[in-house]
Amino acid sequence: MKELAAKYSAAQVEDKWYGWWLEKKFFHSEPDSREPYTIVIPPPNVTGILHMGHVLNNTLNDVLIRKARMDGKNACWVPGTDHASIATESKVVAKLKDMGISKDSLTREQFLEHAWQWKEEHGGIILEQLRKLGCSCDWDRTRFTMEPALSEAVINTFVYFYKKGWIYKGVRMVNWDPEALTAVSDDEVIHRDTQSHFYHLKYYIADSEGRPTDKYLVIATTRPETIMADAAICVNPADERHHWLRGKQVLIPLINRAIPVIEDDYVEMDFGTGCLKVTPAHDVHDYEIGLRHNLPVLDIIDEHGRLNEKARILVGEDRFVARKKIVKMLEEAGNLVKTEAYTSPVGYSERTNAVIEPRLSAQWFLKMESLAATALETVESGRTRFIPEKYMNTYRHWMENARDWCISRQLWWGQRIPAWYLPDGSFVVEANADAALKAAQAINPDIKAEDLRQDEDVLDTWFSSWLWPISVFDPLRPGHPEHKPNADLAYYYPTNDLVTGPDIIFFWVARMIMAGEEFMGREPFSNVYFTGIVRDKLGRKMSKTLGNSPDPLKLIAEYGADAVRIGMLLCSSAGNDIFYDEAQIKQGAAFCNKIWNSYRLVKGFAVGGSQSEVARLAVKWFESKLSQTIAAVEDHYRKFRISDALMAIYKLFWDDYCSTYLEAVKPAFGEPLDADTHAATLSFFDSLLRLIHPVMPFITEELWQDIAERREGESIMFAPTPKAGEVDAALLEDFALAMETVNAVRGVRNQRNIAPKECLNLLVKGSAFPDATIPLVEKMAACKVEKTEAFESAQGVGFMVRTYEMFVSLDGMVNLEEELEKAEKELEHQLKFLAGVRAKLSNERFTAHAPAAVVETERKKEADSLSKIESLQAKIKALKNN
RNA sequence: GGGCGGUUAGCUCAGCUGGUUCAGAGCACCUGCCUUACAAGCAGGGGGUCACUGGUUCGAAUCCAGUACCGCCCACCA
Repeated sequence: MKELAAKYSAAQVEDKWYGWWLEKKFFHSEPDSREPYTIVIPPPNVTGILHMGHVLNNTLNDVLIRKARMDGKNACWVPGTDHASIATESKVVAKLKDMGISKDSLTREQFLEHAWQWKEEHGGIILEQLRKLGCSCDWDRTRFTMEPALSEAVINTFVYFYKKGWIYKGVRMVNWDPEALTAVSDDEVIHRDTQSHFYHLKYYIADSEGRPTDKYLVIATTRPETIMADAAICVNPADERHHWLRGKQVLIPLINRAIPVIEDDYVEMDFGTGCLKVTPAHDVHDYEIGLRHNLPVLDIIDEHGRLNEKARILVGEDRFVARKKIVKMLEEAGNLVKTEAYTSPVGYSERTNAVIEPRLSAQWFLKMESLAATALETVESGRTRFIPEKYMNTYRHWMENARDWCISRQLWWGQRIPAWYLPDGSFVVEANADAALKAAQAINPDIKAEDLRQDEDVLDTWFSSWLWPISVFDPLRPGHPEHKPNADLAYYYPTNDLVTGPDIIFFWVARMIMAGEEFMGREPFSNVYFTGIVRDKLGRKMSKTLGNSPDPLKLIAEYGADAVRIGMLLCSSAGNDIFYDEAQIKQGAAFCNKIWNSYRLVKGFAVGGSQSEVARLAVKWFESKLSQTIAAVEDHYRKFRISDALMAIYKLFWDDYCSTYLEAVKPAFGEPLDADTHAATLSFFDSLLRLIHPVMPFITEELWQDIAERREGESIMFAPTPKAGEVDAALLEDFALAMETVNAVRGVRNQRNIAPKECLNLLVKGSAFPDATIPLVEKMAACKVEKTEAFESAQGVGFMVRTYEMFVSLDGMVNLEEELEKAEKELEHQLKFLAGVRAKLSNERFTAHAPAAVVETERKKEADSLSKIESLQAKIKALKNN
């Protein structure tokens, strides 16, 4: 780099270095004697594209991994993608639909061919995008949850749990998504309060022949379209209002099917009419009542959410259309007593937003009780730590109430359930068809391969991603506890940190802990850092429909990846939602430019001459300041306060290094800088670059390569994190006092519009003012300092810096009236302050109870205040005499 | 309905086990500067009854209780 441009342009720099890092395989990790530091990426959906949430998450991951690498650890960040069963399948279905092909018309094999093709075309785009962001993933280790080895791991796991007796198949009421045509787990259902209606319907009592009488009862329902599936009317046995109904049969309106009146505690007497229609096929609670009372189950809604022929009326109508129509029919038939507006929680599918239909079907479940108990202990014992800690409560609550996990999905894209059915309907569970055949033949020797039929369902995506921290290293291990972990797994597991959103704490985090404990006997990661959700600056969630989600790649193209990374981190204090504002990224870009330009200055220094006192002081001061900040930054990192770490570095660079240090050592125009200071200045710059590198990898590599001769293949990526040295607290104190003085003088200058070049005379009263800092004050404030015991003339501006009275002489430029007024105001304030302190000190209970140190500071306050008052009074007197 | 968390400057947030002259930071804002690294900059400045009400204490932004509002999680009274 010969000439440095006045402005930093990120685009070329970033591509250049990323390409070089890749070429040198700097991101690749193999087990060795160093301490490992491991992160597995939260695998994005294979067909996903980068959004701001990914940017935040992966920036944090990259900061952690780069930091660890510079700390001398063997850093390994395993990237990869998730096959995302429902999401991907629905995308493929949509694409086929565009092509005029319906999924129904395809065989499973044909469909999967399309799906794989789609995956080949669109898969992994997001991984390419992560490179633009600067992520230092070990790309050679890229994994996909549905690649053969990982799929095998999933199947083995299923077989393992089945043989352990923890996986069972059962007919249960599940959450059915009529759009995706699959069951979804409880966690994939979002309940939202929804406006609907409460329909009060008359059910006439039947006589002994089953004919309607003129007596009736009234039930209240939100789902009148399901009345044809009613199996009973239920009342609370304690409800005397309904005792007359005991033993009676009532007739379902419109179809006049007779059903019994039963009694069950479940019914709330004071809700609705106290009469509940029981529809076992279409409501979870009703199903349970049905089981208790042995009621028949009549399923009148098909997989698409339409009424089937068992409904007898409105056959083929969608459930919501049917609802409208049947209300009208009921009204006409005189069964509708009244309609009330009613708001109740309704379950929606997280994926398709379709209203979930409780549906009875055969599904596979994994028992959660033992797994959840173990996983709870992992976190409670602190072996896995949650940051922020508040998520422990949520976690505990869920773990203590975990219900069995519905792991089957009625989809094709995913790992197919390894259960094979015999012609008699029984089944065997084995890892593959051959083993299944053997197992089947053990039951019935006549069975041939073609007699076996594999289960049509696939497994929930999370049933594969919960193995991720294990399977990315050694896919053989899950399901085979006897398999000795391979070298990678033994070395990299458990991983160190996991960065993810709190929205998948149950889906993924909890289950990884379960799998980790089950298959490895220990936690999969030490820390889980939960980020917030990225929102726009109005606080709205980013979404496609709102169009408030910027394209990260455009931002990177415009501002540079470093700027985007900084921008995201600046607004992301741990555990809070992130309010994204492009202004933050602009701030990041400004910071890049600041670094760039400071380097132009540093690089441009000519070397020569001897070290000035100011320079010597500044060098010593910055050494301490740097050490102090490094210690603070390390502490922030330990606590995962990444934005605080960044801010500390930001201020160190901008305020301390640029505004203070460089201004202090900067020689007069045309003069050289002495060799010692020059060396120190470069060395500081080098330390600063290393400190910032994890956050801003590109610009730091660019400048680090230029600041000194580097060996072939040497990168800042492996340069050690600067270590904190000694901190000279007294020096920092003195320097701070000096800079406050400078600040005050500059203030005087500013107020009176005195040119920066014009040298002022500064009188400082008090011999204790540190002499060593005087040259600094003189240079930085462009003044001549004189220590004195008393001020003779009042021609100028007086002020206090801490306990020092100071005075800038300004002949003829001062309004004495104003000065007097100011001094009197200050005196008044000081007197009040003193009174407060004295009130405290004269309070015996205070002096008796408060620790000595606290009392001591109060005494100091009193003394300081007294001396200030004395000075002020003298000043006022002088002003008045003038 | 149950649980958890929050309320500090215009905005986003720090403020650890009560006590350094404690009310802070960044951004935004105001004033003055094209000063020979940087106007994506430099120098300076204003701004808050720490949600409200009580309590504990010599002393409360900090601890306790209640109130109001906000957010999140869990939960299908049909």
